[in-house]
Amino acid sequence: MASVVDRLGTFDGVHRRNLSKLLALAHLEGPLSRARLTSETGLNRSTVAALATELVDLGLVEERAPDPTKRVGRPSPVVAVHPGVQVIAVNPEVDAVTVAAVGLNARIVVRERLEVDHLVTPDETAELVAGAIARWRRAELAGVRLIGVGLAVPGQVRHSDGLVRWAPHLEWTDAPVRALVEAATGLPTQVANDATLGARAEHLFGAGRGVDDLVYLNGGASGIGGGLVVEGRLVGGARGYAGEFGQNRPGISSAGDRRAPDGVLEDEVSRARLLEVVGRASADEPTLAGLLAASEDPAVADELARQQRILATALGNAINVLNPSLIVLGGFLATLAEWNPDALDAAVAAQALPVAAEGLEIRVAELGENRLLIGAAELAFADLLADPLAEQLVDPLVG
Amino acid sequence: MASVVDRLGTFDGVHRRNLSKLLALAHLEGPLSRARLTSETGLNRSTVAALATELVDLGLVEERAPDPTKRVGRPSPVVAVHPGVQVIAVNPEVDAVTVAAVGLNARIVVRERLEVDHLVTPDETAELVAGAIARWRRAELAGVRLIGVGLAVPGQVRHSDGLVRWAPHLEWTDAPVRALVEAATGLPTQVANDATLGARAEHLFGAGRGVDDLVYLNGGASGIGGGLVVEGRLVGGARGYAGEFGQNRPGISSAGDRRAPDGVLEDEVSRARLLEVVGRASADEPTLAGLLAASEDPAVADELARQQRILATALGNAINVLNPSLIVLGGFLATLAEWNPDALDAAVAAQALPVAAEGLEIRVAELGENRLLIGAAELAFADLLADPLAEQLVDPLVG
DNA sequence: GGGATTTGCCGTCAAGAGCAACAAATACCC
DNA sequence: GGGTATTTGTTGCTCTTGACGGCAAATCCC
Repeated sequence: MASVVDRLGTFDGVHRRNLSKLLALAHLEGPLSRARLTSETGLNRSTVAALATELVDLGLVEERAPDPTKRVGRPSPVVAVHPGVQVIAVNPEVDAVTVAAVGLNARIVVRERLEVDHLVTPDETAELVAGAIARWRRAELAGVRLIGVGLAVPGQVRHSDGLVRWAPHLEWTDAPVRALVEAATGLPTQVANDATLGARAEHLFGAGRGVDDLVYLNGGASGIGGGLVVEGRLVGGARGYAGEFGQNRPGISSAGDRRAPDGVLEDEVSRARLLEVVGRASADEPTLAGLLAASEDPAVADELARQQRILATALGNAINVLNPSLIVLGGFLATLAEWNPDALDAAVAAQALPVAAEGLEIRVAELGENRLLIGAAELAFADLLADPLAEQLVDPLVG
Repeated sequence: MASVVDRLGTFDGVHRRNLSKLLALAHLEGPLSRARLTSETGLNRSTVAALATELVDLGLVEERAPDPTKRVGRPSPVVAVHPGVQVIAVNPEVDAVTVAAVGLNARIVVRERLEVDHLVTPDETAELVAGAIARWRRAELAGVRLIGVGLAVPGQVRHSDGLVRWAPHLEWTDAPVRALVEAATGLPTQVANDATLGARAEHLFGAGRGVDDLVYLNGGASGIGGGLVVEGRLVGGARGYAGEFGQNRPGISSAGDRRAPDGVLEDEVSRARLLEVVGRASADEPTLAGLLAASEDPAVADELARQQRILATALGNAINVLNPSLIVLGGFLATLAEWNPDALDAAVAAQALPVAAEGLEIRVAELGENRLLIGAAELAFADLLADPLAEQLVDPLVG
């Protein structure tokens, strides 16, 4: 695969990079005028015009009549991504596989939650995805150009080949998910960890928009995962396993704060313990947040404060090492943070090196239940966005 | 011919990038043939020829007669960086300021340790540097082209303006070191944290050569600092404070392992505690290593094992989050690791997520006492290497 | 010494971004 | 409502600079 980077030295590489820049802008910022594209890219008017028409010819963007604006001067046509360019986003969970078609405009076109009454296997997942595509092809996706498939898997995924090394709750071990889905769908497929993709989504479209250095932590029923963005780039690490905050061991200064013998973050800061303290077997996130906020039981406040303290230490460690400008918390960690934001801020400030915490913001994730699908779609779009010309070689036709 | 094209094609700097690539190769790999440059860059023969002669004209590289090789075919001239292109590297410490001139070939040309009998101030540092340059100008540096100054400061340095926010041992607070040194020397100056620059040096020329994802930790007399390289790039974070591992709080599972009330890594894993356990007030690193290795006192082994355990947890946390392929340990952490590498490996493997630790290597830093100077020099060379043409606007005074 | 091989050198080509002049479309002022 | 200013698309041209190909040079091997 000839990546753009390989050819950066050539003019061809420049051209491709410019195409990529334009497409990415239209993708991330939504429809924008050609005039804004020129100022945003720093390229010449005529260059942008040529590039835009090239993208139109490639079927990747559309040019519309200018939006009515109140400004002087000739109105500039609006460039928007082509709505027919889409990917399939997949999120297998213990009780269901969610499949969606997502447009290049990051909008979800179709979304279906396919419930299963047993633990889904990798093969079943591939079949479910292929089945959904086949069904949608006859209606919602008629005439749509599918670029690829992206999967958000709750487990550790090897970046190089999309092998799911271990997904404890799905009970998948060394599952060749990428190959299976590619075989079943005929579409180029990418697989990654769900929390990492959540970080990607929040970075591009959520609470982390425009922030170049951030840490994202998500609290799920099964544990804590996350991702990091450094200099605007999502960090995968050597093999793609980066972001596993849940298995970290943060310092616990007071012995009374320790609950789990091993002191792993996700055993100490856990949704199950919150449910337990309010005496519920299960609850969705808003319900849990409501219960926690309404409770006057001191044990509830104690537990929340304890979890905040430990989370603060884990965050402090990350802040010292990465010096991010933003921390985004999702899932029950958002609930935990919002229960008493000031206390969390103070605890983090106390646990991190003062200069590293300067100007740091802690925010709650913005994207809702579609976060993982958006992230998975982004993964599937990545190649196209990086090099809009490369995709033309592949013929993405599926019955 | 081939005079510098001042009319910089407002083009996307393909040309500049290619010049940069060539110069960086010559800088990092040492002298290499033009033929190797072509294969390494993927550029055309004629293109490389043009670029190389341009770099020669810029006075940045030299072309020599071909090295005698035993291979068939016309021999290719050797391209080597110009020995007269140098920077000044500076490392202020509590009892001395080390100043050196470092060539673009990463060789140290002159090096002087300027002892001081009191805590050196930022102003004094600038004066000492300027004085050294003035002295050297008359001999070692006659005719040398100085590109800039790089400082490795043991403290937290704000990336944007080179302000030393806090250097506890030097007792500097908000010291405008960059401005002071620039004023005193007339040379463009860069400042960064010493451990971060150590990471840079080890990454480019030491134990981390060719590794794209690594974590570097250095144990000094005063604490533990470090740096991280992600996708081949040194991570600074939002403001440049990244890498402060020493202030992290790792989990300490056994209460008996805790020594410091606050549980900060550098209070638990500390050179002072090692010196104490062998009953010495001070010792240089080889001496300390010898004493530790020779001791049969069980208390020594206990302390070493304890520090290894805690270090392993801190490393495990970093591994889970960053999934590096290499960890480089310097200073007394190297001593600690080498005392029993297998035990450390095992402890790290036990503390990190198995997949994240797969294929992980733990190595000892390779560069010796010149590490910080090399790193500081690299910092000073960075702008030139990134864009060899930009530097031409500045006329660095000579003689 | 001849053939093979590799590489430098030079002239030519061409991709593609920049540029400038002109035209078009709007707002604003009178 | 018409003239002017302003912004931006369009078009044809220039120019930089990397690629290409033929030829010469320098080496090794037989």
